[in-house]
Amino acid sequence: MTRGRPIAFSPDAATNAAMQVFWARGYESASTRDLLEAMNISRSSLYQAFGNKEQLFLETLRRYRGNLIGQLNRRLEASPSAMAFLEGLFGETAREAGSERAGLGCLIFNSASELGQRGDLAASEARRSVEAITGLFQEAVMRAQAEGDIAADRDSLALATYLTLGMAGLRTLLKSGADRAQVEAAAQLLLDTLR
Amino acid sequence: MTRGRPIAFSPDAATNAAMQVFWARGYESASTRDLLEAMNISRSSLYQAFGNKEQLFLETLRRYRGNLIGQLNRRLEASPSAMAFLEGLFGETAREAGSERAGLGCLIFNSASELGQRGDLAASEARRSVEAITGLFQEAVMRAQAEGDIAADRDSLALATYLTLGMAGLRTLLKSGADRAQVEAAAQLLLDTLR
DNA sequence: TGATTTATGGACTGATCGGTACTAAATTCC
DNA sequence: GGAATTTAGTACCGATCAGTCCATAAATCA
Repeated sequence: MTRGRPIAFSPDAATNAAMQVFWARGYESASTRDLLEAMNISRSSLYQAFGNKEQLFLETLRRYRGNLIGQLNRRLEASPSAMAFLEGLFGETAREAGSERAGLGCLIFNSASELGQRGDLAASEARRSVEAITGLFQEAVMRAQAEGDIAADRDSLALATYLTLGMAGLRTLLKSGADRAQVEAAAQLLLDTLR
Repeated sequence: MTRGRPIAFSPDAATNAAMQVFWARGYESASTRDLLEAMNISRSSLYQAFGNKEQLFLETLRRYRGNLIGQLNRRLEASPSAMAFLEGLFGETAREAGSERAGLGCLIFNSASELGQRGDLAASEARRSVEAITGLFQEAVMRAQAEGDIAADRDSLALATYLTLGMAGLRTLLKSGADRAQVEAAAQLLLDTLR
């Protein structure tokens, strides 16, 4: 049996709460006070359980990545076609234009933009997360090629990088409050390239 | 004649120095000490000449936008064709991959990403700057249509929004340290859509 | 029950934040 | 040469930053 006073909070729920804070405010602007309040734990518990702010951030970013990639993978598998999956994903994202959700962006692209040029762990974790998105897109592209929706002789990695670029750009447009109709039209143009 | 002690620094040069700081570090992470050191002026001079940190940022962002749009306009005018201008612009940007310059990104897209969802002046100035980029792209698209490189019946604003999305995504890819060959291939795919 | 172990609450730390206040310096006008 | 005016230097302000420390609480084990 484990000895000592038992932990009084769910590390899982606390990590999720921290994720929301980093997502909405960014890494540097998220203060430890913001985090403590959202996680509803004491300062000593945070440092005891997570080490420090950077490690907590790494934990939340890895979880976000795991959640996102897992969810997208399931959705891809459940889709009638990989092309339908991509159309659904980009279409839905574009339709967020003007909503409160649009302002949040994606934690991965937010982090890549904020931390990209730093040489630390957080930066490389952001990089890996972007690569994970490209990896998922490549799977989708290859399946779309197998299904005959994309020509088999096209470079799947180049197309996947193009889709990552597209999603990152889409997220930036949404953050800058772009008009919904224009964003939807631009997303449509993005997907037309695949055909 | 103006009375009193004359200013001992060039507001122009100081603004440029501040721009570099905001560009490299972002708005929130750029401390007034960073700014003072780069601008090589005293604290009182900063507040006397620029008001406060936010106003200084607005000044630098407006200048960056003016410089960028002006330079791109001149380059567009000097280009043999609008399509060649776009190809040159996206090609050159993609070729930055891996360089130190790539980590900096673009002050406008950096600001849109960092400040997008805030409701203040800085956020709306970032928004206007993104719109200015779209405006420039629309001019290029319309000229390319007049020159027969883009079908005249296509929606120039939608294409321009698509190009803004593309440049924003390209900048994010560069920041995340993406492989140069892949970035170049993705940029090529972006431009293929126009034809 | 009492020794041991772990978690919690929160006071505290030194550093840094953006911004202000006040004095000294440098100029023009009379 | 003052008087007036503007800039420059810097000490200082309260607030906040990430992180530490320590007394206390809550559990297990003997």
